[in-house]
Amino acid sequence: MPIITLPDGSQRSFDTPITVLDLATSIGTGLAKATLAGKVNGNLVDATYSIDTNATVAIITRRDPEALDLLRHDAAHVMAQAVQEIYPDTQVTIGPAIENGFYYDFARETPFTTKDLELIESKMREIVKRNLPIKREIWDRNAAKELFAKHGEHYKVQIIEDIIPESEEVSIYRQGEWFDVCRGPHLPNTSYLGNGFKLTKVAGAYWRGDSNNAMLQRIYGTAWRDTKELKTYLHQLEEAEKRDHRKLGRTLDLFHIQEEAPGMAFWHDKGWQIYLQLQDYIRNKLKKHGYREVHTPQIIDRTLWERSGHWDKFRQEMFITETEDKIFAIKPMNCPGHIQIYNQGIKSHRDLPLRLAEFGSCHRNEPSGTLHGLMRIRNFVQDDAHIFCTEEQILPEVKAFMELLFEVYKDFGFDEVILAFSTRPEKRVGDDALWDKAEQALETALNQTGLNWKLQPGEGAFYGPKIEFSLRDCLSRIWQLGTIQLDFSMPGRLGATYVAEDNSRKTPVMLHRAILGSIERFIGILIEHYAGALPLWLVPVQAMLMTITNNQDQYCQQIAQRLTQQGLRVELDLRNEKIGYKIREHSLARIPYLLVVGEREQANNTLAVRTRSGENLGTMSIDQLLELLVHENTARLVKNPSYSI
RNA sequence: GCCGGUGUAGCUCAGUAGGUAGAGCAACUGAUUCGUAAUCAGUAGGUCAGCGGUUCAAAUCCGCUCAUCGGCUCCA
Repeated sequence: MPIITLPDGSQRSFDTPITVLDLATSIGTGLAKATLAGKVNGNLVDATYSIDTNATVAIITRRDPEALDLLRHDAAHVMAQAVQEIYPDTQVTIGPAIENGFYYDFARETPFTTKDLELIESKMREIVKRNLPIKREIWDRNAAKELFAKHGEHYKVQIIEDIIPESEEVSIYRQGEWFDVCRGPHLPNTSYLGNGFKLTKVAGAYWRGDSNNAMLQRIYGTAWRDTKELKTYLHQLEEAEKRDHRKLGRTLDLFHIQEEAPGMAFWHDKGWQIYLQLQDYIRNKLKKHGYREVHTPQIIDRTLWERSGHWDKFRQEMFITETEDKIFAIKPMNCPGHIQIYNQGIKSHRDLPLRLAEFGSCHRNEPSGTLHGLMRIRNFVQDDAHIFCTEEQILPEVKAFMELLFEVYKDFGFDEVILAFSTRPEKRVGDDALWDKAEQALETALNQTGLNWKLQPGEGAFYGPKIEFSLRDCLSRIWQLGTIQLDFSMPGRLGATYVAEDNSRKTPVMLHRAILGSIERFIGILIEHYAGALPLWLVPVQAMLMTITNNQDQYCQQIAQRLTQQGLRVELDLRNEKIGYKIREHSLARIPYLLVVGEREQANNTLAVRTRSGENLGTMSIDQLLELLVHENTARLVKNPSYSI
């Protein structure tokens, strides 16, 4: 009967169908004990799964990467059981494993509190100790619906009706008295979950992710192989919180946000220095790559927004201002303005591609619940540009853009860029031939990067497909920075045309694109990526000159002048404080170079150089220091982002 | 916008039957002139987010509003 091929290539044959667990036993009792599940021909299955045909099989133990998902999914089930034992009036809905943990959504009138979490968690530990075997049962669809209806689990009935495809069998997993409809697989026994889990937070979540539906109570948890792994993870979280740009923004005196202007940053001089540096950098990049910088009005009459289609769709998210009889919108984006510039005079195909860039300040009235430091803000400036081109120019323009984008990201030391490709939605403008061409162009460009990218079918805008380039913040949340979006709609709506080779009037294609995205968000990501210890060329104060005693004041001032003349941003600390105190303070302020001047240095015309991370570079002449700093500054060197104290 | 948490000095946080606020750091003043991550002493600093209510009395109890944090939805 079944011949089973194991991962090492060895084969075993059996006379009768054999379960994963029995297979493991035949290899060794130790392995049998460690068996969590199996992988049969690449599909994860329960340990009790019976193999009746030839197959490639791997035994999954705690050490396998798949184990974590199993543990986490089980943790969700055990949590649901615990919740229903403590609060019988609660209905269960769904509870998947997620990155680093799991959650379960419950339907219950009273929201859970933090205290409830402790209760639930200890009940979970009790259930783990109960050592309950987890068993899979196959049910008839209608019988399963009746079962859950009888128990008042109306959400589960809906899941069986709407979510589980007709082609799939309905499986129910049982642990003790408790059961749940679930695809599985699961661990053999609740005790296999162990102790490496913790409930972390409660939150609201809409049923089936739709804001028109009821709000459920979601409990999040994290789960690991053992308590040691759990502890490591929790420690990492604590460390990550120290990098939070909102916290560092305050302690490093970069910016603040206050009640009277929610979602809008007050940039302090130090933060603004970073802002300007960044803008200067990208402005020069764009110029070199054939972009022309323009500037359009901050407020524009609503009629233009009506024509562009924004008024219909985004009226609620636009700030408006009125004067006399007119209503103006404070611009939420630059593109309609750029089309106005494009429309001045007659454009020929010879003018294309035309790339218009603008660092325009945009305002969007983002819903209050979505604001998040600099990452999601109501007033921002993008490194925005619009490329007007012919259909034939789409591919070369997209390619050139992607090259430029990765060149820029490399300059900042970002290597883990997340790429997502969103294709045509159901409701769209433009004919399919055009979409074919556009999607093909984006996909070709994507494949040429050699990087992985995620397809998001149907997620494109109604006016065209798009690629998004995202990075993670210190807590692993994903934020979009760059994007390139094709637009088949707006140029037509706003009357943009060009004269083609055959003398006919055609509508150009417009590409919306940004690399940094909003400068605000980009700075937020930078701060978290570098834990505030930004590369030399971006940092507000590049070097701090400090004296041992007041006798070196004059000498120090002379050095500062020389460094400043070379374009370096240098400050003096002549305070009557001990050198240890000064070093601590400026190290905490993440100033890259700490320059100490005492009697010895003054006598020899030198400085003692130390970095913010505590590295002692020894004593050097001012020329040597200048060479070091000027090179690092003008070459925009990026160093290892590790910073610790 | 929705669900839940939080809001006390510049920052981080105490404040326990309701009886008109406290620490550390920072700031300021003075002393100390010192060699690589915190020198000592003193001083000052608060409409307890805002508005309203209960009470002889509210940071504390109740209501509303705002902001903020964590999720969800949304993101041109």
